[in-house]
Amino acid sequence: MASNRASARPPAPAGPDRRARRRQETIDEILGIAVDVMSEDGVTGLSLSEVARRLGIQPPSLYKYFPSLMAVYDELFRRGQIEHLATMRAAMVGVEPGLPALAAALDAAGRWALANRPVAQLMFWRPVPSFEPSAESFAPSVELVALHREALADAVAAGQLGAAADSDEAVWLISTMISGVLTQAFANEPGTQWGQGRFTPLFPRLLATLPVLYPPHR
Amino acid sequence: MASNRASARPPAPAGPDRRARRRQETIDEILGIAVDVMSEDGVTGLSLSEVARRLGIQPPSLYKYFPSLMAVYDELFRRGQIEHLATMRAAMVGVEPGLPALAAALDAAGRWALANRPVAQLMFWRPVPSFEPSAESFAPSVELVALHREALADAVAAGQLGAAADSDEAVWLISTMISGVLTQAFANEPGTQWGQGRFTPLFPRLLATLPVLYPPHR
DNA sequence: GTCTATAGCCTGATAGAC
DNA sequence: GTCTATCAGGCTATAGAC
Repeated sequence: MASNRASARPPAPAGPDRRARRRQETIDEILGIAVDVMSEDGVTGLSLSEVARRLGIQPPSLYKYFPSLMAVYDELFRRGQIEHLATMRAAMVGVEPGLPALAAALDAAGRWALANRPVAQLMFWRPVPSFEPSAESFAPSVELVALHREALADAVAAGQLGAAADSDEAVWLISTMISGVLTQAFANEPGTQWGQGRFTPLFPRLLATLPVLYPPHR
Repeated sequence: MASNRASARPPAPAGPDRRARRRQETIDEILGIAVDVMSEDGVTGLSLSEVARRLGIQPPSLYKYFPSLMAVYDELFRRGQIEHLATMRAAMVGVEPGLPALAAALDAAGRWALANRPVAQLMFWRPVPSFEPSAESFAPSVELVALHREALADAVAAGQLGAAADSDEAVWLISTMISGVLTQAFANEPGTQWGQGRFTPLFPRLLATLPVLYPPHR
């Protein structure tokens, strides 16, 4: 290992790294507070002034981190998409491909949505008409569809579902099921956990109708 | 028929009636504009100032008709509930009781929701955290549940569904199905008609799984 | 029932000093 | 990267004249 002078201590200035890390922490803090505000005042109730107030800084300072309110929404949307997708993927690891993996992924998605209500609403309910996610932030949703399609194809290959289930239509159907459950839970039972309340326990039963909607050959 | 002087012309002042009718027209006009504003700016984007602007009056004048913004929300909610319920009832008239009547009612409910998007969102999605409907405005929703229960009981009696379908749980399941379809349509395909787009055609197929979820004895 | 005037908030965003 | 000061609005709601 070649080493120059003072190889024992970290690379010379070390300032930029620290500064960048501190900046990232502040950004994370802003987004965390933004989620809190949305939880209390609704997704459309987010205001930069309120975030600044809770962070103990003046509103103009926020503009060093985000160029606008919509940029905050967009970053929340972007991170939400990534996290949501990663959560589903992680839930499928080691689970039998096909319907079991699909069920595990959707179960995880439901838990994630309940645990991240305002972000999920921002992502899938679109309550802010003036907010349009950027192409980059929207990108993971394409992968989400692909994930569903793969699981459905596996289920067809395994003889769990009929060939018609390997389709975009089946993806729409599944997303309709989960959004129905979540909509009802959000509107009528805010604060419930997945598996609790009147609505979330209905999801597995809805999902169990898939082999009826797409009957395998035998 | 006893008649006093001048019995040929309508009852003496006749002013109060006209005035009351004119007042009702103004109220209806205000509510109509409120719906327009919500359609464009979201349910939470409703503002009395904007309504006044479109009506061509000054904002303070609105307070002669509604004591507050929340009172406008509440009246929209109240009328929405009544109209929604009446629409479903009307759709059931002359239809075979049981599943066919239920399907007709839900079909009408879906059409109504798409044609009255912002009001439906106000009623069933609860996007305004600071708005709580008054007990009176909320009342029709009790009748709505009763309507569902009756249709389900008829379906059980007719042997179309198993006994377990005569339950609140089945009502929750049905409402979950329709809210899923509407949520997806509102978020992803604003402006589509019932029966069009990717999501609303899925509803009949979801509903058709009811006999699988609640299988009749034979 | 309409208006003007106004109180008393709130907001997003920018300029420019330090 | 923080601040103060400020712009340029927005809003709900009330008081009080006509």
